[in-house]
Amino acid sequence: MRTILVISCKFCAKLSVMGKNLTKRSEDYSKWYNELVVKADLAENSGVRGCMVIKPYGYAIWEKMQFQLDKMFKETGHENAYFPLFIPKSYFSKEASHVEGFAKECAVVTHYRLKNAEDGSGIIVDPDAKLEEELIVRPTSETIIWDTYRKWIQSYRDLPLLINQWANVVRWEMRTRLFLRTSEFLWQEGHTAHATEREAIAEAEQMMHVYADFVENYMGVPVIKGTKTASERFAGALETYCIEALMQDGKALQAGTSHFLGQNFAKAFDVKFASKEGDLEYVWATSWGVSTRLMGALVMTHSDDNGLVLPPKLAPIQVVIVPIYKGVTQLDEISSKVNPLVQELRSKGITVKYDTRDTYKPGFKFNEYELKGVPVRLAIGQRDLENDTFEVARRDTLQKETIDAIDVVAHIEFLLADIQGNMYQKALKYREEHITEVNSYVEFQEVLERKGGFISAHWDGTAATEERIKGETKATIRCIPFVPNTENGNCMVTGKPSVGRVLFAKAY
RNA sequence: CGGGGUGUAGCGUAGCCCGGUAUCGCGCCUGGUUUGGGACCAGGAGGCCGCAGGUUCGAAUCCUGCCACCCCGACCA
Repeated sequence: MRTILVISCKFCAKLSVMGKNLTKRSEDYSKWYNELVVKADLAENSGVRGCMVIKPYGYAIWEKMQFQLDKMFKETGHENAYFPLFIPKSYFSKEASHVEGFAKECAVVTHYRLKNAEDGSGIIVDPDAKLEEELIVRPTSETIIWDTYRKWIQSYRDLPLLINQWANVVRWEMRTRLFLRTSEFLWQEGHTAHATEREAIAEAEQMMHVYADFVENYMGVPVIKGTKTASERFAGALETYCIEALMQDGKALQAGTSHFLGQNFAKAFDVKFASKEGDLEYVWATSWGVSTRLMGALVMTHSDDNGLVLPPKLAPIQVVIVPIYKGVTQLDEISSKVNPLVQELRSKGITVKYDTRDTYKPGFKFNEYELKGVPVRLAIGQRDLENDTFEVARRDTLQKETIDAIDVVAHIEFLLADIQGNMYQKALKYREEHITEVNSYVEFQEVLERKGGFISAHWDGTAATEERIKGETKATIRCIPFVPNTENGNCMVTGKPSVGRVLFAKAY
């Protein structure tokens, strides 16, 4: 937490130079985070109950994420489809534990028409246009998808059915925060049907690994793979696999989940298939999803005093070139050198912006692109023209150096790869330093209070103990690590035997 | 839904206790000088002070109701 206070104070002081007197907000990391999201031009509050406007720069990052994830889904045999936004209430209530998990947070459509009020007071909902059956705005699509799958699946030859959908969903959460928990959010949800339990479990596990691969290698955010405890499981799942990331303020963030749903939904929606042996059996199901919450993870993992830091693989602008000049003649001179470079970089698939705006000074641009997290920045002025050089700055370390023009393309390629790797290593180091093993409840509470991060401890496996710890400390079991940990021990709270350590943390 | 807070120009705010139609900074516009780390000078535009009602000669200010947003809880990807 200490680190964050330094970051936020300095960041806000910087903003106050621009007349944004935000210093009083420096006590609160989450507020700083919200300001950063707004300042870096990613998103802003829309004023519509917990919904956000994702701005072009932020959306460009999301598109890059989508593109890569979609590619990975297809490489693992999945296809995209689209299902309705509205789900009839009756569908929704077929799976008991599912409805219990979501009922409290649903937006419900009850009418289909508006009209002018007779007293002239404006537009009102037409009471005559009441729907016979209410429609639920999907909080997730299991129900409508399984209702559809029933019609699609008859034989073992129709299996496995491996489908993904890119969509928006609505969850009427009490409290919202940009990217992390908005009322409406964008996500993908995969829904698969399998002939056997084993195959479904393998699918759920595979998708957890796909997510981890993406988050670590593209976002540069290290994650811990594991399973959820029964109380943290998805409503209706038999097993929830998760990837957990650690933010710079010591709080954990669930970055993606993959669920083994057993035959719960198949039974609720009567999805049966004829097996090779001629028996009529229920299919086995999985679902898995990641959302725009990943954008929050990106911001909160890598940002520093100067703003956003984006991994090259997801940065909408990978290289920005800032000319330093006086007058049109000098700009032309610079452009004649920069334009071929831009072409060459683009031909290598690198996204370049050559910022020739003469309405802002170079210093302003430097700060602007740092705030936006552009990985590599080139500057070129008279001095460089004379020496045939470029000034190259990297966003992750803020280092600057002067490079001979002839080496600049190779150097940029090196930097993009190096920054990607360095960001991951830096986040990994922080994460490793913030996994603390404890052996007593007193120690647990002390570490949680003073240091934060993940705490590895023995737990007796009961929901009662889990609940007690949550009630007393606000920490929850983030995951039971996937890497086998069979060290025997005793629960730090009850002293009962434990077969392995689990990871606790305060979470978003 | 419980507790707390805030709504004043595009953004951030002063004024409110103690009523007299609004302060400052940033941003924006014009002109000039500038341009290697958020430029400077001069001039200018922009406000139903969240909404509705009440008290008053007069309301940003006092009273009532409503709405929105933020923070903390409960809930959650």
